[in-house]
Amino acid sequence: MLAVMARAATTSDVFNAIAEPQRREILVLLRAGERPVTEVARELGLPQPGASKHLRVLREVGLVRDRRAGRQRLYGLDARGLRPVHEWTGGFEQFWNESFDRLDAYVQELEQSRQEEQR
Amino acid sequence: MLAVMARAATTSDVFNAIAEPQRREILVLLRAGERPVTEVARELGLPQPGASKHLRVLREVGLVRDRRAGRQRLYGLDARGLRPVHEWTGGFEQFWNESFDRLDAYVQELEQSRQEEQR
DNA sequence: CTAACATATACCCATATCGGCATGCGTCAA
DNA sequence: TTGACGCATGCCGATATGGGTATATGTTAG
Repeated sequence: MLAVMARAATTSDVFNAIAEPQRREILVLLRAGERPVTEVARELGLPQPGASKHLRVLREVGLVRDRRAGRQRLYGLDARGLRPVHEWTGGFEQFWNESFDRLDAYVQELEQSRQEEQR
Repeated sequence: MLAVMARAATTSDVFNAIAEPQRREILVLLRAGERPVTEVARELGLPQPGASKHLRVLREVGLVRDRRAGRQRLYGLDARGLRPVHEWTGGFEQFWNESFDRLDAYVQELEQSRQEEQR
């Protein structure tokens, strides 16, 4: 396979998995507890196949776990995979405070150069 | 425009912007300070147009800021946009601890049902 | 055994996305 | 003013993606 990968597979990366708004909604929903696909679909106003597909992606990256219960399949949260994301973003914490200052300075620079232009 | 949006535009969402590994690398790199495009490209082993494109996406979601300096264009980090991501994932913090327990229980369940099958 | 139910898949479409290459454009130096 | 430099864009190709609809698969109830 000399496949020229056009982009990273969504299915192999948590960052990609949570890039989808509906998948994030699903994760939030599942914080309240396990749910069968139909419930997820109903509560989020999704068509059932859509819900299944998103759940599959989430399952493949390990953010969700499924358990058979009769003829239902209960999906439950496994949030451990979110930890790396939290930590990665956390690595910028000192910067988003600092950024305010820098931005202020930046805005002032702009302001200043704008005034200079007007002279 | 009856455009049937196939997926959320990468350019309008921080979650999507950081879904790209190389863009994450760029952000990390920029923690060390402002850099011109060429530098970013060189340090990450990217072709210049590629670097420019990624930087553009990052700029459009506000994670990066650019400043002209002579014939160079310096890109600098503006990490504030990462805060929501950090907070969103933080909303699962209690779960990724709890998850260990649940997973243990789950694994045991599996173990048990497997044994029952073998009888 | 069979019908009803719960889910997952297979397809198809439209579009988004990334990478590579060539080229346009603005800025500075000589 | 002109050439070199730094960067952005345009275009193309291959592929991934999300949504919709129909259908296959598996499970339980009767």
